Amino acid sequence: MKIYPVSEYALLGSIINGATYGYEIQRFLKECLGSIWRIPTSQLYALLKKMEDRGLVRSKVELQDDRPSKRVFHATENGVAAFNKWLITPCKRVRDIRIEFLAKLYFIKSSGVEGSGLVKAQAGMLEKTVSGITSWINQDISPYDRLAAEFKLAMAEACLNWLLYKVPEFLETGDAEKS
Amino acid sequence: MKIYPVSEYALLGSIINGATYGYEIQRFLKECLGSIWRIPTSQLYALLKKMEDRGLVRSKVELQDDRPSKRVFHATENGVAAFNKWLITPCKRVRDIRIEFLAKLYFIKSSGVEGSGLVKAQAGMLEKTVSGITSWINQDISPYDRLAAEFKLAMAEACLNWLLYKVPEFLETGDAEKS
DNA sequence: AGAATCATGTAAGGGGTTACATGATTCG
DNA sequence: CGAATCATGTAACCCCTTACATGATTCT
Repeated sequence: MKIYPVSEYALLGSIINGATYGYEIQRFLKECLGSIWRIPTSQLYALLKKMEDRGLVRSKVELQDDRPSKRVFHATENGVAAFNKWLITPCKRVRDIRIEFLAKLYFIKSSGVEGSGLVKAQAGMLEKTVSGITSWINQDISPYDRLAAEFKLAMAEACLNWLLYKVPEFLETGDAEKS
Repeated sequence: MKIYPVSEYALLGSIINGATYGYEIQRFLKECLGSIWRIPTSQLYALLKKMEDRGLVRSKVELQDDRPSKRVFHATENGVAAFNKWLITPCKRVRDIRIEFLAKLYFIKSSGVEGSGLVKAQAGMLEKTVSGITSWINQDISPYDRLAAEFKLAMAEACLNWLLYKVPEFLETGDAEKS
């Protein structure tokens, strides 16, 4: 299955979670994922259009008496399938944890899906990264390559630590809403 | 002074360090910064052109008897000034450490410039980040915002730790060449 | 009456990736 | 003779950012 940019999954997730049109999706994302990711209005509408071209969502314009008319979206079967697959797939690169993995966690929590599979898979990826870098460091490399490798190692280990200690704690708490 | 993309500083640094034309610059970057950053050929030539438009470098074509002619670059005064300023300026965001800060370190080491100023400044930035996140965490925020903040905190702390323990060690060693 | 909210977009540009294109020389 | 190296690019596309554009309604 094709891989889309993270932003599209975030929009898709918002729509699946009940946001129906541009303005509402944006409000939803700001409230829920605002601390990790912001989408400008211009990009929002451009992405929604692209997602419709890709068959992830469909839309129709809905007239309103008292307010501007709005374009209402719903996810297609393809869209739902792509989203669900994305949701349980770990990120490939350490640097994708910051936004993409955190976004997955949000949607996992809010939809009540079991998250331990994703956490385990993501931990596996990070452990593989750690051991790869470790064996690289043990070779005869330049001081600069070593410094760079030590940086990557430090990041991967810190991620792993957070993943194993903070994430399960989060997944076990009652809800994901603002207190 | 205007801020340019990291890639341009890397090319500028290569030119200042003695690489004179596209192909040579690419080879230099691959050998030296290959472990943190790769530039495709197409982007290389596009960037060199853009840098010439911006007045950071100037070039002329040099004919060769036995080989294809090459376009030889040299940094302008503006270019050198921009590079030197960049070199001692810490990165603004934690995520820029991975490539941009490591690139600065390479050039600092290879040119024999004192690096402790940059390290101190970068540590200051990271400490500010850490204390900002810490005070944010201590407020009444949602579990999700807390999880995200804890992630950022873990990254910033790991960076800081690497910066204070591994980087000075690197700067003190003899050279930056492959062993 | 003016500010915020509701609701939608377009246009231009920046930086990067992928794929394509060319042609000589040197090495095995 | 074919592969690697030397040397230069173009074209198309992707995602994102910044700026601009419009117009009604509701709240203070």
